[in-house]
Amino acid sequence: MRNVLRKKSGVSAPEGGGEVILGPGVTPPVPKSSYELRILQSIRRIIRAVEIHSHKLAQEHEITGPQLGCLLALAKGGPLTITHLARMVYQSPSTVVGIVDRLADKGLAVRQRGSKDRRLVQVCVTEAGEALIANAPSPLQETLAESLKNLPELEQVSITLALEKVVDMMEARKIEAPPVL
Amino acid sequence: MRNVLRKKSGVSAPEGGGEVILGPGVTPPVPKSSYELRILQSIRRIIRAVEIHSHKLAQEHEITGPQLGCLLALAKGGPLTITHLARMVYQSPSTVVGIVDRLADKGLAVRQRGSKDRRLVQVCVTEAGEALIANAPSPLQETLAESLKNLPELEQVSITLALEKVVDMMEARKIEAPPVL
DNA sequence: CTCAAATAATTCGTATCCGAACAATTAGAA
DNA sequence: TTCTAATTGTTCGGATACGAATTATTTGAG
Repeated sequence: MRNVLRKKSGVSAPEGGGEVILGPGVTPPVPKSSYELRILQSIRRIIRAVEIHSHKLAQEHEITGPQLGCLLALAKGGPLTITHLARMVYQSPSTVVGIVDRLADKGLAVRQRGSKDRRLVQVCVTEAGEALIANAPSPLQETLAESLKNLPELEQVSITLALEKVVDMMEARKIEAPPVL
Repeated sequence: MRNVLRKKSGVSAPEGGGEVILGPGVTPPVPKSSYELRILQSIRRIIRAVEIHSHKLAQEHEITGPQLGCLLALAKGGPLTITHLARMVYQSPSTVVGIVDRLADKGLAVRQRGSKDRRLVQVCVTEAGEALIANAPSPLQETLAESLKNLPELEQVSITLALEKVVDMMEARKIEAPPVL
């Protein structure tokens, strides 16, 4: 049930409308640097687009985006350990475990304990997995891939570099300032 | 237990190599446009950075990224319905319901049934919520915000436009080709 | 007026995601 | 050799995140 509403109902609707008129005291937004805001918003929209695409993939191809990503990494990089695979797809090992589970359930990949070091687990693609890859869609929106190709190369470069710059800034460790001298 | 390994062990590694030889019908690797690959990778890394940042937020400020995002949208846009809020933060209504649940559990926001149209639910920020916002961190990496500010404006513009271009390409509807007869 | 269609929020099922904690195994120091 | 430390994979808990189905409510056609 979740007892929607009902408690804390002490706050009654002040006035009737569905339309909300902003009150006076609302802080003037101060759009940060404006660029920051637009970048934040773009990132959120990109994340959403990726997830929606993944859901469509799941419906049409029996595989999700992250699963396809791992499968492709395995196909390209040969048998990989969980940790190594996680590093390839930029995800936490604990996340990859679940993805490999589902890949294995579907018979697209298999696990093999290392014979030398029994802690290691080698994951590799099965024939079914390679068959799926053969006529699988792009892990990214087709529309993005197409639109990108139709752009002048100069702009492709520009976009690529801009994204990588954002990555650098986001992943930058905030360790500095030890001596401060 | 999850019976790790052990079943389906019939598929033994065919040969030692990590290199995978593609079959005949398989499209030659063609590293896509290379740019596409780099963009895909950057996007994945950005998503991961956002998630890691959200976890840190949760530890240090008792609020996650998506929750903070919704709270800020509510503070800026006044009381909003679930659907409207979802549209503001670019998320599905079903997702926003859960986020508002947690926001309400923490006393940072409240729900109010519309008095006119009882289907509507107005969500608004409590005083505690506004207090949190007052000295809350950025929903995005501090390091990104700082690094961005230290960039020449020309580059800020370039990055902003590049990201928005990517969004456009990803969100582009693939509707055309209706008759095809 | 009456009932079907439309709308809003919610629930449900599934899949990501992460860090922390844990078990198994190996390597290295005493 | 023995026991501790490190490494690897896994599990666990919590939070997103989506679409599909459900419920409550309103609107509109007949």
